[in-house]
Amino acid sequence: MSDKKTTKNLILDAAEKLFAARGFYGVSIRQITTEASVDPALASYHFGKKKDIFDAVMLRRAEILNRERIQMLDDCIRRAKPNPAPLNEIIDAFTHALLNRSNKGGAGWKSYFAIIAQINNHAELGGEIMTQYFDPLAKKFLSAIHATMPESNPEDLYWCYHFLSGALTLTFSGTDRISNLSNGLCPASDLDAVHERLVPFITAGFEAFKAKYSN
Amino acid sequence: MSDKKTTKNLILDAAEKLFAARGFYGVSIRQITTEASVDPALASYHFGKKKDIFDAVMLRRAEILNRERIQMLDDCIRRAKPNPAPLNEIIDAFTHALLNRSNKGGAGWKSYFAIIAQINNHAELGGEIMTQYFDPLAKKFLSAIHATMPESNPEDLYWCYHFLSGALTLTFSGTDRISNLSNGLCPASDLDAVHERLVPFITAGFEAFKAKYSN
DNA sequence: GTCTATAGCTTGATAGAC
DNA sequence: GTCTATCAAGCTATAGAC
Repeated sequence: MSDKKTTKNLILDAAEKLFAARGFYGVSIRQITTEASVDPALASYHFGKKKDIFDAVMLRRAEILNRERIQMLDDCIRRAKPNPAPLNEIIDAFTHALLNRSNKGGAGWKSYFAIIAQINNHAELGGEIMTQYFDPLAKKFLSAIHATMPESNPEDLYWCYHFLSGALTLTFSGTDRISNLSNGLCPASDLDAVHERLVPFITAGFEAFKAKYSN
Repeated sequence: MSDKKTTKNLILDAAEKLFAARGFYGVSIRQITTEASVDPALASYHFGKKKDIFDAVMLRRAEILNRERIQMLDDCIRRAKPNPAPLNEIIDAFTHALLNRSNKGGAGWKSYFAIIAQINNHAELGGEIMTQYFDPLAKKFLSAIHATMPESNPEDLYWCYHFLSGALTLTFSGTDRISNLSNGLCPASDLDAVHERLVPFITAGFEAFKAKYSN
């Protein structure tokens, strides 16, 4: 995202980094502008309120991601025609762009996903922002999943999606808990290891509900 | 936790409620003492720094929970002897006390779990606090899981545990995203619905790695 | 677009009377 | 244990010169 080092981008980059580390309320405008080596007044000039900086940080990468993810979903649906897309490919389309960017996209992307992880689990900020940016996409994926598991209870599928969302976002959080817990065997930063395991884990979880409520 | 309405407890109850809603940095000491209808100076007198209030909030329920969860784990291990405990019972022992308290324990417990969800996904607070309070227990559960899936790759099991942790804590977060997404079909507050589905979902996820790396 | 200066407020924390 | 009073520091946000 370091396209051009305009003042706006310098502020957004600094804000992204600091919000990721300490959360929305843990960062002041002055810390952001200091980190960006920019005058404090410029934050208000370019963005307005602090919340507007936060929204701008969220927005600039959301569009890129959503485009990639919808593309992957459409591709796997097209490949499978006239059958429904296989479940594991749908899950992969949902997660691939995220894990890949977090892994190889550079520090800015890593910070971005750490913020996503925080707000997804935050009572106040979570509902509003995630709904705004990611719900349309979530609905597309859920309808693809329903198409490939038509006999399943929709309620089950929503909850499974919820578990997927939680497992995925914790992976982005940037906490080293899994590293400590495994005595270094599983570094939290090893997103290739996650990628390899998340898709089969989640796919198997969904499949446990293939026809559970037919009895 | 409203054992006795001492000043200390009033402060802890208020802090718990506010931290759950807005996070550690989103709440001031004065907001806490106002909510508690108590003089601002008493927070310092009883606890010291703001972080000490937070630690006290975390600590008072952690012990109760961990005792219950270890008890359930030991019970299901004993019942299964001389065989290893079944996987689904281990997962249930891990999650039951949490979901049950969150569901039926009252507003204080609900707030407590919302805080857990936040810090579990928070880069700065997450590693330290979760490690401190919950890692010994996590290790006990992982070793029980390993005993029932001895042929599995330990790395796989750690990552599966990580996915479990994410799915579980998002459930506690108190965001209404799943309610909105499902047009009210799945209220986020319906923890019975979660309980029913989380255990089979996670169990199936783990079982996908029963012998994956034998090929 | 950028900077200085500042208004007006809230913060965490404490000293000292009761 | 509780309260009043207060400090120094930091905060958001803006007005106005350049």
